[in-house]
Amino acid sequence: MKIAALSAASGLSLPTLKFYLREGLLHPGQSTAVNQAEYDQGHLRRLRLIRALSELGGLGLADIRRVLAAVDDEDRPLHDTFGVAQDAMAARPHAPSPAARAATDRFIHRHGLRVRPEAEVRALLAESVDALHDFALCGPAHDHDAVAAALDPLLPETLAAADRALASVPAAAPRGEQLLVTVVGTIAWEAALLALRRLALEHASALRAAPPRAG
Amino acid sequence: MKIAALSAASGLSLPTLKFYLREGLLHPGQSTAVNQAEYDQGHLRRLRLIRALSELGGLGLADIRRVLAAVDDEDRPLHDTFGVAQDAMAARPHAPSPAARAATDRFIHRHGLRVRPEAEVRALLAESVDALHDFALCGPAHDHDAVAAALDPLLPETLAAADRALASVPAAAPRGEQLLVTVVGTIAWEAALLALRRLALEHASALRAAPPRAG
DNA sequence: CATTGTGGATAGTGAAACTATCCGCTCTCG
DNA sequence: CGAGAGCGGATAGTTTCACTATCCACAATG
Repeated sequence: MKIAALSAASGLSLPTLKFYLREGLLHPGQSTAVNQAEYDQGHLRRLRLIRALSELGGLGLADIRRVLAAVDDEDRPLHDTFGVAQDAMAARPHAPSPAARAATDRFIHRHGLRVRPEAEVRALLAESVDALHDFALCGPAHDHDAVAAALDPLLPETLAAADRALASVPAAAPRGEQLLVTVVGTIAWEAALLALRRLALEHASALRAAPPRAG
Repeated sequence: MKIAALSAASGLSLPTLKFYLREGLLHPGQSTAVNQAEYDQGHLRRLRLIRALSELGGLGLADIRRVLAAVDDEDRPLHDTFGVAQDAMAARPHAPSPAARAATDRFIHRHGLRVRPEAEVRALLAESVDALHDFALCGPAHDHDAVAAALDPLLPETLAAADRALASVPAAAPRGEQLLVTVVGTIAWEAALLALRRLALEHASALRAAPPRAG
């Protein structure tokens, strides 16, 4: 497969492919001459991964590069790599309030969750706790801990779902395959759950606005 | 409150406030002279809303403007406004495959969900169905409908949760308040649920990597 | 052997979200 | 009352991001 074929197969413009090659997001093809190279299914898979991270996950190219680097590092243990990928996926200019951050950390500790102290996801959760608190979305006159506590009833089912998700990854599959399933699975399922939730909200809102006539 | 005070209270730089005023995201203050104006708590609330939409929801200023316009249009029915806000929140360069789109539409019809035919959320869901399908994340050899069907068991609880969320909005509250709760609530809860899910994934991954010693 | 395609390099583009200056006026404080 | 800080309004500049366009010398192909 030459670059034009890769472009056609991936749906990405030829200049974009060259750009990704330059940036190191896509590894060079197998050289057949000084100015000719051959691309394969691996390149196509890589491109689908990049697009999924970009479009579905909303990641910038810099963060995508970090995810790819972690995925490519064969010596890295699986869990470790997943952590790096998670951090890259959460990378944003976070600025949760110290109070929200502390409440979040207490929430994690209280439930005995094994989450790295430096994991970005802590800031991610703290940010939303801040918003729920600031807009009094968990009822009025609550502190950050009370807001975090509102998440308590959701945790068991969320933990069970996460465990099921990881259990569905075939343990015998090669490392790259397992990572792809966990990393892309994370963002694809997230996107699906979000969309489902919004669907449900629109439906519920429609019902309230104009209830179906009984009978 | 003069603009410098508004800047201090909101944490946004003075040039940024001027920029928002220019862009019409923030309504002008009450003029007290040709070059003096007074700002109030309403401006502060508006700024918090803008920042929540931007940082938490990841919306661009153009989409934020659409949300604000819908919220500001007092004559618009509540459900209608929520639809506009939802569409703005989902606005991205979507390009789901026709197959995924069709499967999504069938999913919605099959469950009798009242979702506008033109609602952006359909494309949102279709996109994730595409990804789940492309990466065979619902098991191999399935078509788009089978992938969508994997969401079936999640729907009842999601619908119930959406109904609870809307039920928690005080019906007696003024329109602006109700909208704030639904719009900000939508994105803040989304962010919280996502973070919770990632927390659970990291925890589950850690358990698999190094199970706690029994005893 | 002419056309088309290719890898590699360099430079340019357009959108997005601010940021910096300037100006003439006004409020405030000594 | 007068100086200086602060203000609104306007114009222009900056940075980052993710591409996109050109150019080149050379290979592949009909």
